[in-house]
Amino acid sequence: MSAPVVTRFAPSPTGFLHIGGARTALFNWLYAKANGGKMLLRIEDTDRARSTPEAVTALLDGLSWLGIDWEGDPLSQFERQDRHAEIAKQLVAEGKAYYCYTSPEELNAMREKARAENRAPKYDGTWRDKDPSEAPEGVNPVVRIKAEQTGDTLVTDHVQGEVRFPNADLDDFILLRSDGTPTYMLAVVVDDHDMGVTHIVRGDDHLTNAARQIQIYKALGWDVPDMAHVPLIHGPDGAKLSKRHGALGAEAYRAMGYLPEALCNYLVRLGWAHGDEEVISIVQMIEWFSLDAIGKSPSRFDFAKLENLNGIYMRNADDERLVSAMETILPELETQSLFGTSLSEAHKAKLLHAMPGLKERAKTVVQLIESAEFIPASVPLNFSEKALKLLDESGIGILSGLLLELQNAEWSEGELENCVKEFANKQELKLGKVAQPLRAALTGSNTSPGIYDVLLVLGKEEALKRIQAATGTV
RNA sequence: GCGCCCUUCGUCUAGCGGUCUAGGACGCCGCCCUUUCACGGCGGAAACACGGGUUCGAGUCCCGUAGGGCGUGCCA
Repeated sequence: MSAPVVTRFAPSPTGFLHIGGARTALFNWLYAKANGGKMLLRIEDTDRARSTPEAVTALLDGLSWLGIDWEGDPLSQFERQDRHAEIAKQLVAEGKAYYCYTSPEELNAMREKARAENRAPKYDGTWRDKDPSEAPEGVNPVVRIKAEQTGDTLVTDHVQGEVRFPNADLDDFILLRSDGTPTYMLAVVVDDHDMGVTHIVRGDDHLTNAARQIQIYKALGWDVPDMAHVPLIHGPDGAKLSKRHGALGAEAYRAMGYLPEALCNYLVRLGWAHGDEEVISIVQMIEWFSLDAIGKSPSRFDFAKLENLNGIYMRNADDERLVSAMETILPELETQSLFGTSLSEAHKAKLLHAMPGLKERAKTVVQLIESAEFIPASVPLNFSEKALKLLDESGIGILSGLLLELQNAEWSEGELENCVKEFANKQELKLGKVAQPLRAALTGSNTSPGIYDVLLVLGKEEALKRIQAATGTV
């Protein structure tokens, strides 16, 4: 029996939950779930200048929206700095770390010189063996680890395999800054250990750090957790993820009309696959997910595929849920919807009625809103170009005739359909010839649910009013 | 510069030495269904980066080359 799995997601609160972070969180969460373990949340806020409480809120909201939960309260790394300092001092006392009085200026000079000579820019170890009595007056030292100088450090990773780093390239990095605060390198190791983390799943931009951190683990005599460094997500052009490509917060995806489960499904398939499976439910993901199946190559973010997947989830989504999804993003829309910023009870009822037809043809919640806008629209309608074409002379002629029939028709589900079809028959017209201008007159566009649904949703009075307006004004 | 990683259709990927004349999905094109738009169905174009090995046999293993990414902070 191995120890229960503990994973953690450890973002730094310097922005929103971007897409790469979301996937990392998802992988951590899935792995924990798959193994009956738990995922912890740690906020890496040791950089006081760049951390903000707003970012913490955004991070938490993003995770919650995606359906990713964590155990207990999020841990603030900043609040544990006493513990970090204590460990650093312990290491110094044990001779595994030392005080270094080299100034940042000297360090810079050192780096520049090394670069100029084509050597790895690293600290030269001046204070490694110097006696503390030689310390200059009035200078606060940093604490550096006494790292291995020969041999290799082996990182054993579930994704990357066994990766060897020559120790000669890893210098005596800083553990504690001159102001007594811990660096990321120290804080991560101490926190992961204290939190009982068994598996570290993070971006592969941390792979080199893993080698350094292993040095700390060794110095402390602690067990190194299992690691999985997952490849990064790139933009569609293969370069870094840019703002317009997906380096956006989770809430931006919500505002773009994506469903969280669709986004999760899309993200999990970036770098990971289970045979040919494409549409994978959360339950299925948990069952199938494994770290060893994650690929090593970076992947590109593709909105087209996300949108397709989202369409699939939309079609299968519950009608009421979609109505509330519409309502939550109404205030976040780039251009104000005709619905306003919230839905009236009357609109909700009509939406619900039209939803089965509506959701069939929308790929995002935003498209859903757009195609449903015929409901709050009022006469005179704003006709799209395509709609205007349908409302040409013959279109209007047809509508005028149809208007009479509809006035006398019984406004119920089957009857409306019969009425339109009979009219088309009598006029010896193809159904489409009648339905298209009708749709244009009622919705102002050429996209919406079935035409009979539109008639019913609008109701007799409103529908007739719109047809009259169209025949009169165009 | 140095270190590490990556490289199958445009994109996400399957492939764990022979079953690969390389499979699926998105996107694209065509046809069908259809009242529009979608959905759905059918079909099509489209890839093993390059060069050497190893092997009876390589997309699959090894080495180089090229291209890309990450790291190289008293940031995380």
